[in-house]
Amino acid sequence: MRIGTVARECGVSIDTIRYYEREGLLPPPRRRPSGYREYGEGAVKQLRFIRHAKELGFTLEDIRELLSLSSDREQGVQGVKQRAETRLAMVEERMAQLRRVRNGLKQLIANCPGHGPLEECPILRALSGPDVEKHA
Amino acid sequence: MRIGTVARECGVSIDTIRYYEREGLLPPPRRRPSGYREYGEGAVKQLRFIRHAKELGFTLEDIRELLSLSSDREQGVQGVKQRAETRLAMVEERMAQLRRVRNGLKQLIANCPGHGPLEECPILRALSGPDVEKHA
DNA sequence: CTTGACTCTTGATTCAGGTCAAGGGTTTAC
DNA sequence: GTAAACCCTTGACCTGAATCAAGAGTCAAG
Repeated sequence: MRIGTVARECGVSIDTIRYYEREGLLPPPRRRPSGYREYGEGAVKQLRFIRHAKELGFTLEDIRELLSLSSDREQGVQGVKQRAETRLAMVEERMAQLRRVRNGLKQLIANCPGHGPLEECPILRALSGPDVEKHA
Repeated sequence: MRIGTVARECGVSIDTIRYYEREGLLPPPRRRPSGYREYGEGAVKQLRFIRHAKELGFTLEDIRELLSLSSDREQGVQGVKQRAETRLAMVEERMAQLRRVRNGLKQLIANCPGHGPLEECPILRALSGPDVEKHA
């Protein structure tokens, strides 16, 4: 398979594939005499791995780690599970943050009449005020 | 007040203040004969406004808009409320995304024994597999 | 008067994760 | 046999929000 086929198959761009290779996320493939990259099924699998992991919020750095763990017969499974747990914790923290932000916005919106003098706009007033105290 | 004082007062760096000025988020302040920037209370307020808005997930671009609305006697209050609503919708969408990601991770983790042969690690298998179907 | 802390400007650099362009060689279909 | 579509490399550029560096001027304390 040439690079374009792999790209279409995996839903990424050709440039992205070459970028991942440079970054060590994909092993350098065999080359044809012309210099063209020649990929097998393994590359497609690995690329899909990367894509899925990215969808789950792993960074490319994380993914490099997952990939090296996935061939580590000693620590592999444990390591992978741990990474997933760490990532889960990060996702949950981010969600909690967003919940706070959402609540803040909701309050502002609820209190705003949507008309009247600017001085009384609770959104502007809240934003201009001194430090907002944090609330869970 | 000189720039360093304002920076400390508002919890941002000096560079950030100058950056905001360049970006049109803070009006250029008066200057001393030496060229030093001289700020009043208004600047502190506005800087706090920016910081709070950033905490609520507004981009600097959004904030530029909010600031111009906040002195628009005609459309101000409505405009501000609308922006807040738009931002709220974006926050909620992002939360929904994260919920999906979280559920995916949770499932993977729940199914992983944490030991045993790599081939059976459900996390690695899931990541390598074909496209994951989306689930709410 | 000097030392250290502060400030000025301009311009470069950082981070992640790519994307794009230029200038060339290769393969495939007709 | 040629045109379209593909691929190669190198290196520059993009976004957003700053941050840093260099080199020079200013201010306050002792």
